[in-house]
Amino acid sequence: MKRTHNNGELTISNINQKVVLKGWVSKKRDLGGLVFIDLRDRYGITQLAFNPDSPLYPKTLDIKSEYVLEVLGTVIERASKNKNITTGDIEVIVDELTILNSSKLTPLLIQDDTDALEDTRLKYRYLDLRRPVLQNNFIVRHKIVQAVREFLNNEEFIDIETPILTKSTPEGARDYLVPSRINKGSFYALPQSPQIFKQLLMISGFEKYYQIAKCFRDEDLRSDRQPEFTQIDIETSFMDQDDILNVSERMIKHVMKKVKEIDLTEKFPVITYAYAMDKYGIDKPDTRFGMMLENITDIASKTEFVVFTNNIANGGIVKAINVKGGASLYSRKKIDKLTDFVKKYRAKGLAFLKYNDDKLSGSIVKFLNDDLQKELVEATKLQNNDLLLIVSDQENVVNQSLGNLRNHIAKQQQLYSNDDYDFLWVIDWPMFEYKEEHQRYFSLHHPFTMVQSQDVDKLDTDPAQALAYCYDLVVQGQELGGGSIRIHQEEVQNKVFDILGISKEEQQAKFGFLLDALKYGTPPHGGIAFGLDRLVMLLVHTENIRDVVAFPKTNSAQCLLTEAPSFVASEQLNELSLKTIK
RNA sequence: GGUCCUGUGGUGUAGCGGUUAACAUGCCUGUCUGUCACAUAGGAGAUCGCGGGUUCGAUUCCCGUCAGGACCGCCA
Repeated sequence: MKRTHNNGELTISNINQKVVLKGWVSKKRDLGGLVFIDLRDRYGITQLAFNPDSPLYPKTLDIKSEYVLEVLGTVIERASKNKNITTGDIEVIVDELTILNSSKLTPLLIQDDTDALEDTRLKYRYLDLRRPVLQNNFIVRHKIVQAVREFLNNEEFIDIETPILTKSTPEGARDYLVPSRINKGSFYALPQSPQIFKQLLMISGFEKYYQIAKCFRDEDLRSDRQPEFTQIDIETSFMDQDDILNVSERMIKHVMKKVKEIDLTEKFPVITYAYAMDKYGIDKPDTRFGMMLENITDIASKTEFVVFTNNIANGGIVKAINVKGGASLYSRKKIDKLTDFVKKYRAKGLAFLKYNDDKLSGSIVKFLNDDLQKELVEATKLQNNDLLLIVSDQENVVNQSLGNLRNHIAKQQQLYSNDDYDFLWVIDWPMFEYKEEHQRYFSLHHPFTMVQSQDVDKLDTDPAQALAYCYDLVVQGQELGGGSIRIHQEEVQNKVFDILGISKEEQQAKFGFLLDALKYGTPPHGGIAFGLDRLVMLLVHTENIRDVVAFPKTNSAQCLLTEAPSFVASEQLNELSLKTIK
């Protein structure tokens, strides 16, 4: 029999129709002769009813949870309706019943609010994925991808696949390597992103490229990070930074409209990297709430507090955040917890001041004379019952610890809503950062990023001060995407490699093909990539990437379902000329 | 590489230096004609992750190990 309807669509308008339904037994309720079965498929649940005089009643005794059924029946109006589901006004009186398959007892309950732990869920992921909440996540994921494709296709972008077996690149994340059987001792690398290939496609003249691209990075996992993930990868020729921001912004708005029916009419705000670091301490600020960082180095330098003055003398800074109403909310014990929190980011301590009855109190107040107290209260806009949290250290430590503390406190106090989509652009990133421990420059974005035209000379004089045509899209404190205008001149690319300390030989070995390609009429080009997984997380309101990846890996990069990675037979290793040690 | 949390019937939790190892749910059996977390009566089901130590005695305390999770480093 062919299915006539799904389990989420029958309503009062279908009454008296003969229907064929298929699906899984979500629940059976046997009232003693009168039997109800909730039949579930990906669309919803329809209640099947068996009257006590039905000849099928004995057959229902065999039916258990997760059995697969096919039924032919008649839609009738329910005697007692269920307002909680769309099909709650009707039920199906069954005339014919086929058990298509039975099911063992499932190790986890197929319910939205299953309480099974992560390892059980991952081992039986195919059952976990039967849960309607998870199914919805993947339906949303699908809708997002369709909306993206629809938009980009309309804008004349072309979808082109790039290799998965490709070349290992220096810099960046650790590569996943794949041994070559035919070329013994050689390895492919799985792409960390299609970066170089999409630039080559611009040189080829495709002008507008996109790809929903799998990317691989062999680094440790986090709740928002998997070793393989998906990017919406875009590259264009002849477009400048403003053009790319514009088309990206329209794409995101299209997705929000199509998937969530949200009209984002305002232009996304644009802030500079320098402003983000100064006011939020972080390059991906959450702008749904205030509590911005205030630089109070000047005031701190005038205090008697040696921790401040010593740090400042050593080139450090002092910043503070004002936690509104925090004086009564944060006891000494809770502030100690916050101190532990900032210590993770290498801050040595967290000073605090409370403001009550127009007076400051707290351990460091004795180091501040009346004038300084007044100055501080004004600078940080303290009002009664506010709590001021202060970190003094080297600039990067202050920013990192206070920036994360700001997010931490906002989460604790629920200062934001997940339905508030505060998209913004962060632009004007530096080309490089100097890492003391390695005694050299590193690309902040990647080595193919174009220097801003007014800063070209700084590549020779002061690379650290050179800004890049580089941009990130940020929402709710998450980096959703990022990109740059690329270098299209060989001389500039050479110069950047030089600054990064990549030798001529290495340049030739690793990127010779790109440097060669740049010689053949490379158009000005640039692009952007969005994290698809993060976009889905944003729209289904989850903080865990495993909720939006069908078959995710555990913290230790294993798949509990397939038990990958696994050992292989020695013949397989021999074929690859590989030997494992220990 | 490091820090922290967790590991107890199928599932999720509670608990404690000596217990008949508790609760919920699921499962099984009976009763039940309007349920939708059906109700109700009964029942089965656990060498308390693994190894070692302390102790008269360890599921409980300690060490190690394995597994899961969160985080720091890392992630151009």
